[in-house]
Amino acid sequence: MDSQPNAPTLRERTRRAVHAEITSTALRLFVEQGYEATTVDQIAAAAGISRRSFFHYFGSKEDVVMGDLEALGARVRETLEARPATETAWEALRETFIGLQEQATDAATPLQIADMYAEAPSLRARHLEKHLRWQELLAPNIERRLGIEPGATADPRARAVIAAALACLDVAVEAWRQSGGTSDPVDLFDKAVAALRA
Amino acid sequence: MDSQPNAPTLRERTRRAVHAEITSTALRLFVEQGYEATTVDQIAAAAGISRRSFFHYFGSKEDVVMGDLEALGARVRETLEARPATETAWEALRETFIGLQEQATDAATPLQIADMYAEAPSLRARHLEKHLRWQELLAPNIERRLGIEPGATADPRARAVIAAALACLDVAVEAWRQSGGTSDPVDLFDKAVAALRA
DNA sequence: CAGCTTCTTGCACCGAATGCAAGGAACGTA
DNA sequence: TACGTTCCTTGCATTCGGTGCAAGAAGCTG
Repeated sequence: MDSQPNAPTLRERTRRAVHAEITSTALRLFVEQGYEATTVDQIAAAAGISRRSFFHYFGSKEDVVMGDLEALGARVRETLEARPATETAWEALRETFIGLQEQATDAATPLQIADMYAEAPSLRARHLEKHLRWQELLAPNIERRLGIEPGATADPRARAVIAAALACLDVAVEAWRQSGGTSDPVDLFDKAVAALRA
Repeated sequence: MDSQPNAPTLRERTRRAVHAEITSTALRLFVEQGYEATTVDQIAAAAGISRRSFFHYFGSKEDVVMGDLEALGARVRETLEARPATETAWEALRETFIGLQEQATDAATPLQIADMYAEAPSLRARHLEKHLRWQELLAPNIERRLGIEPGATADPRARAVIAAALACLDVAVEAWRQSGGTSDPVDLFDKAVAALRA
C-alpha cells in the first residue's frame, strides 16, 4: 500500500524537521544578537529541545552555519570533474565556484551569513579549514588539467593553484560583503585572478 | 652606579624568564604527547606555576606556539616595506617570506613545529587567521607595487596577490614537511608560484 | 503483542578561558 | 630604612562548548 516507494519513515521525517527547525532558529538568533553572543542553551531552548539533543543533531555550534561539509565537498568535487577536460585549471575552477552560489535560507540572507563569518573568528577558521579540505579533494583533477603526472612525489603546484583560486574567491566575497552586496562578486573574482596572473 | 643604563628591572627579568620557561616546557610537552593531548594544567604544573598564572602570560594555549603575533606582523610589514620599490609585488613578497625563517627553539625543531600545526586544527586555524591579518598589513605596500591608486573603493587585487603568495608559502611548507624536511622549501615555493602564474 | 532500534534527556564531567579579590613581593620615594 | 604604590601570583567561582553514559520513551518490525 505504499503510495511512495521510498517513503521516508516517520523517524526520518521528524528528524529532518527538527534539524531544519534548529537551523532556522539558530540562524535567526545569530542574526538578531550575533553568533558569539548566542549560546547553545539559547538555541536549544528556542528550538524546544534539550541542550544534549542539540549536540546529537550538530557536532558543534559552528556546524549549524557550516552545513554538511562532506556533502558540499563532494558536490564541489563532482562539479569540477563534470567540467570539460578542455578547460584549463583556472577556467574549470572559476565555473565550479560560480555554480556554488548558496541560496538564501528563510532565516538569513547570504549577506547576513557573510556578515556572520566576518564577525566570528571561529566560523572563519572553519571556513578556511574547509578550503584546505577542498585542496585535497580537487587536487587530482587539477593535476590532470595542469598536465602533471599523478606521480608519487608531493607536487605542490595543483594545491597552489586551488588555494590561490579559493583565495581569490574569498577576497571577492569579502569585497562584495563590504560593498553591502551591491558589487558583482563574479567581476571581483575575475579582477582578482587577473591581478595575480598578470 | 648603573653598569647597564637601561638595566631591566628584576620584575622584568623574572617575567621574561618565566615566559621562556613556560614556552620551552609547553613545547617539550607538545612534542612528547601531542598538542591537543596536553592540558594547560599539565603545562602550568610542569612549569611550576598555577593554572591562573599561565593565563596571565599567555592569552590562550595556542599563543604559546604562535608567539607574539603583533610583533611578528610588524616585522613582516617592515621587511616588505624595506624591499626596494623597484621590485614587483611577487618579488618583494618572495624575499620577505624567505627572510622569515623561524629559528629553532631549544625545545622543538621547525619540523616538529610544522608537525604540531598539521596535527592540531586549532593551531592551523590561528595560522590562517594570522595570514588574514597579514593581508591587511601588507595590502597598502602591495597596492603601490601593483600601481593601484590608494583610492576609496575596496579593491580586491592586492589582497588576492598577498593571499595567493601566502597560499604558495603554505603548500610549500606542507610539501617540505611531508618530505620529512629533506626538500628545499624555497624551490617548492618558486614552483608553486610559477604554476599559478603560468 | 514482543522485541529491537533509535531518540531524548539528565547528569556528571572535562578543558579552555575570564573576573575578582586577597596576599605578597618588588619598586620608587621620603 | 620605612612607607605607599604598583605589579604578580594564586585560588575561587563561573561561563561556555563539548562528550560519555545510562535510563526511559517512542517508533519500528516480525
